[in-house]
Amino acid sequence: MPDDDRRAWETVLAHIETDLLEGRLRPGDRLPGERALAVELGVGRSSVREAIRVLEVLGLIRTATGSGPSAGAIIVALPGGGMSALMRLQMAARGFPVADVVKTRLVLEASVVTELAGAPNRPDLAGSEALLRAMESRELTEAEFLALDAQFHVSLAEASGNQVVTAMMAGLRSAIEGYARAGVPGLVSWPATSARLMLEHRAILAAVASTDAEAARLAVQSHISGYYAETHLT
Amino acid sequence: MPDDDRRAWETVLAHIETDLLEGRLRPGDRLPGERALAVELGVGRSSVREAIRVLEVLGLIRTATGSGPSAGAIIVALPGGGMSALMRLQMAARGFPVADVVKTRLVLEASVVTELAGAPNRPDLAGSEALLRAMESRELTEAEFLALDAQFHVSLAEASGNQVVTAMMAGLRSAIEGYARAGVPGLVSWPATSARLMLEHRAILAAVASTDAEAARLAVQSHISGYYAETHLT
DNA sequence: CTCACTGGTGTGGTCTGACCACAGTACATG
DNA sequence: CATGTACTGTGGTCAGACCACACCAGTGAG
Repeated sequence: MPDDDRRAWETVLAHIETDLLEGRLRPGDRLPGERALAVELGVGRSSVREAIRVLEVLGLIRTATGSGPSAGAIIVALPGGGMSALMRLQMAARGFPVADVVKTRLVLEASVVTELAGAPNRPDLAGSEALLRAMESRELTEAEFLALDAQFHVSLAEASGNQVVTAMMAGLRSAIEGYARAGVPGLVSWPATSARLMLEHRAILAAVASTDAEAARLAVQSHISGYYAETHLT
Repeated sequence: MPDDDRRAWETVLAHIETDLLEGRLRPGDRLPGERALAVELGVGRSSVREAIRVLEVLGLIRTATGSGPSAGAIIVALPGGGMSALMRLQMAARGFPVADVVKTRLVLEASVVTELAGAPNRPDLAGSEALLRAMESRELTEAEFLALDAQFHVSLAEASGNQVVTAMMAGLRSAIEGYARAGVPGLVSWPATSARLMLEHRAILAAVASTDAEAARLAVQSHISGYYAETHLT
């Protein structure tokens, strides 16, 4: 076996990936128990656990204790799961400059709203609507407001149906929240800014609803870069 | 301590993330040893190892055995590291449809070449050039050719300087290679297709070099969607 | 007969202790 | 002064032991 040149947990990961690729494991299935997997692959249980942990953080599986059909490690493959942790930690380690995050948002979100506006079937924007109402109806702290704001942008990506873009936006979300919150002290007036943000959100939705792709694109781009410019973040 | 409601490895991860955010840890630094970290946080060494493993797969650290300054867990924060593993496994678990990957490529790469063409300083495309030469100079298998092809597209993102987009493209790379290779049997003629692909690559670079952003955008989009259409992949 | 309880069983979660291979370093030795 | 060897500390791995948990089957009382 060529397993000896890899680290033990890598052989476990590779084995599971192979099972996934060849259809022996599909979403909804349960992984063998940690002890069984360890015996099967000839490694220690701790090595199996390290691989399991990686899969869990990457959003591929969900683990639960106890017994019965819902216990154990279940393949879920939820798209945004791992991307979120990844972006969050990369930002923490200064791997990703804020300016690049903003630029990437501009590109991704412009494409999202363009597609939404041009969609043949009216996309379901109920989730996005609900978030806007939540932002408008209550007195929120800045952090709460910005959290909903970021979630609104992710919800647009979800509505577009593109799972890759959705995962990327979900990953970007915490990074977005982070810089948005860091920029609040640089604002002239938070009440004024938040009021403007809410109007801009409405404008974006309205443009999408009226299938005006170009207006939607411009609205979302000025929304994003406007706030970024206003916060004077480096 | 509120650590008790989380799993032990999560407290380790959170602790390291906090140190990262507050500047106590920066790229290039070494993490405390696994044993020391375990004692400090009041958890077992195996829990520390699970957190370390996650950080390693996410591309945040690099581990090495032995002793001396280069041993241990060192913070590297290499951008594309984790994204690659993430996309690869998500694709394996059928979390990401091929069509969505293609659409995302269209968006990201169009933005990349547009920015390259419009850059004030002539971007450094030597790496991309070298890849093209490698593709043209030798007799390559289909898999080798497509691997270089995918790498070429990543190199364009690198040249653009946007680290977030670069990481995303690096993550998409293996997914791209995968569907590109899977589509080869559906082609009418591989020699004809590969010849066309090489011409299109040259056209993209030429458009960028002549700072014709619109031409570059169209060239890259037709390049990507053309091949995808030709392979008849679902 | 029905229902509550209670043990059994198998799951992930964690800790401990032990050993290995490795690489740098300090020290003894020529 | 040069060389080599033992030491030390690192990650990598394994084995075994517990725990908490959740389901499930039996068993008891009503």
